[in-house]
Amino acid sequence: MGDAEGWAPHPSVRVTIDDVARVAGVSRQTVSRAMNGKGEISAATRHRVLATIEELDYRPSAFARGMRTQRAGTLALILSDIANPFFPAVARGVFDAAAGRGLAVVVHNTDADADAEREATRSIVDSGAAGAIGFFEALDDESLVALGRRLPLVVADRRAPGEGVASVISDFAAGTRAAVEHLYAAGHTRLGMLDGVVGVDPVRRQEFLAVLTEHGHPQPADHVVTGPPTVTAGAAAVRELLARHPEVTAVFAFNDLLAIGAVRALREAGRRVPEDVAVVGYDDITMAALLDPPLTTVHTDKYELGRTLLDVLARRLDGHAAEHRLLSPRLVVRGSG
Amino acid sequence: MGDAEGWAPHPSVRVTIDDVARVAGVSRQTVSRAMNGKGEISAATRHRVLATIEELDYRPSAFARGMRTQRAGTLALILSDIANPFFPAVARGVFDAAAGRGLAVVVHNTDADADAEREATRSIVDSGAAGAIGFFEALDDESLVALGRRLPLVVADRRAPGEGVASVISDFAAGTRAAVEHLYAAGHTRLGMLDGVVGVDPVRRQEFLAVLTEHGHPQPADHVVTGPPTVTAGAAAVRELLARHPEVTAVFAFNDLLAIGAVRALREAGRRVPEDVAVVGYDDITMAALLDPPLTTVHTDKYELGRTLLDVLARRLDGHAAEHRLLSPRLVVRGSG
DNA sequence: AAGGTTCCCGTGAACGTTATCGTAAGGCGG
DNA sequence: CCGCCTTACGATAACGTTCACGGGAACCTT
Repeated sequence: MGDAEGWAPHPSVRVTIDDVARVAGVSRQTVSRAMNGKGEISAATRHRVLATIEELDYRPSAFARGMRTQRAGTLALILSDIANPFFPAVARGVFDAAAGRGLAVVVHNTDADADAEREATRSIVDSGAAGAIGFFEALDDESLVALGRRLPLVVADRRAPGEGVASVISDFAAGTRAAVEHLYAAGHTRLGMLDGVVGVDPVRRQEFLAVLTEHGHPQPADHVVTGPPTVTAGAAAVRELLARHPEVTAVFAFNDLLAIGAVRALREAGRRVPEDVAVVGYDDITMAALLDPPLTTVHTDKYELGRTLLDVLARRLDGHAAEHRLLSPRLVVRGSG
Repeated sequence: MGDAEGWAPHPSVRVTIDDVARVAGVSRQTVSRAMNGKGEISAATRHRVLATIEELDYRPSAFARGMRTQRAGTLALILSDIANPFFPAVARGVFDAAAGRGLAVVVHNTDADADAEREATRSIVDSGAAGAIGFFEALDDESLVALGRRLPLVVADRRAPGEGVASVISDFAAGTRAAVEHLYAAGHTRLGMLDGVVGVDPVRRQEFLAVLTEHGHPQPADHVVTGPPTVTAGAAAVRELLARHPEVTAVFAFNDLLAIGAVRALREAGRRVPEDVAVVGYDDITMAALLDPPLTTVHTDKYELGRTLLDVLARRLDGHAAEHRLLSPRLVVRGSG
């Protein structure tokens, strides 16, 4: 029948550091030393203490420890939308690497909203997280530097906002260049782009326009249509693009979701892909290879990104300076363009 | 140049409950009362204290609070693989509902491994989480009941393991029945199934066999091929199935990933889908509708599942008895079968 | 052999909050 | 006007860990 009187934890007795000390015949400070490897302690007593810890199944209180150290064994992962297929793969990499170091990961979903991102940072600081990994898409650099002063911080796919903040970035310029050059090599001269919402990462758009200019095809800004990074937005964006410039024969998209929406909308509009209009996406999410036609896209190793993010954070936790790493994407040519 | 001497937090002074008490001209106990709404306090002083809290931007220490209450403002979400497209949508629902209640969510990725699930439960108990939501696929009922005695627990897509543990389950029997009956209605009589790894949830397989029996087609167990829930495993499984039973004209899969792999392998084997072999999946992950042919599948509202899980957990936290909810899926007929 | 080092280890205090108990002030019936 | 109950608040004591000291024993050093 359950307990209608509310949930009451069982009265289980907690085994504390003092219990271990008593059984091992030492002081609690010595137990602390044995656990944390700090301070001087003889190998003999350390082993003895560790044995009693095992024996009593002693588990230090995260609260009490955090109270002294002001730091928990947990870290934060900030991202805009876990339902966006790009992020789960990254998160998986972070989780796996974190588990290897005994760290728990709390995930904050922000929808790329500035207030949500700010609230997440507050929550993280309050929680005393050991560190944070963030895909910040709306917050200003100043706030990030401030956060970086409170705890080790690594920003992902965003240039380092200032001193002390590490970063791991996929080389969007190189990836974009590879994609657009590929379209030119295939004979296309009228290109359009479906960009993500104008935010802190204008690299793809900038590089797209730069390559166009190099090929002697400077195009007005309205060859770039903007929308949120979703399939439906991609469909709408490509319709908008075709309405403005029916002569376009190739489309480069900010990410695969936009590209997928574009392919669908193009077909509904009676254009064949890739015969009439070529489409190239970005990210190479899992479904890209499974579609018909399979999507030509810029592959980024998302799992590796996740692992790298945690690696950089871990090194920072270990006292190293803030690093900045660049990951290289590669174009994967499939059927769509 | 960064701080090579290791990461040192800024010396920022923390504003404590005593600071608030002093400024407001009350004792810290009164401040505590004003915050938590417990104990007797006059409306006037409560407002005064709350105002000072706001003014000083006081944020109670989660560690100190947890030390007293043995409970943190965080909850755990245990799942097997965040990279499996089924889970991100659920997670999103959990996150959104949790954010509405000011709870942080720490995610544990287990790969459906018993040891990993056990380790996750240990971590959760140690962290003093307020509650937990879990897709447990390997852990025994006894362990779950034990966990449920330490904190409010809701199991997902698994029958309640015992007293005190809440559950939210998608009605797999109904969904499976709808799918298989649909295949019969389309004229198929030789059916095979691609099952997930044999684990704690045999419902889909059982119901599949039950429907077959009702139609007078009891089939030997080797019409069911088992594999992990991935695309590649689906391809391998359907090849195995065809090797055993070339006469099969319809395949029901444990989930969409298996179904997608099956479709690809069938085509590579020269069979048309759905003309030669019909394929029906389960879950209706996002990509199901985008494939060619679009996948016929059993739709479950994953986001709603996430929200419901958190709702049930929250009610448990508020002192209600453990609930058990059943969510109804619905068949979505598309091109694959 | 006396004094200085080094190596271990223990003692007391502090981190910031909530639970328990105590108590003063006010209201009310007698 | 006195005892009693209620209401509102304060004082004290934990919760379990680590940090800053300090001290004793063993080992050198001269």
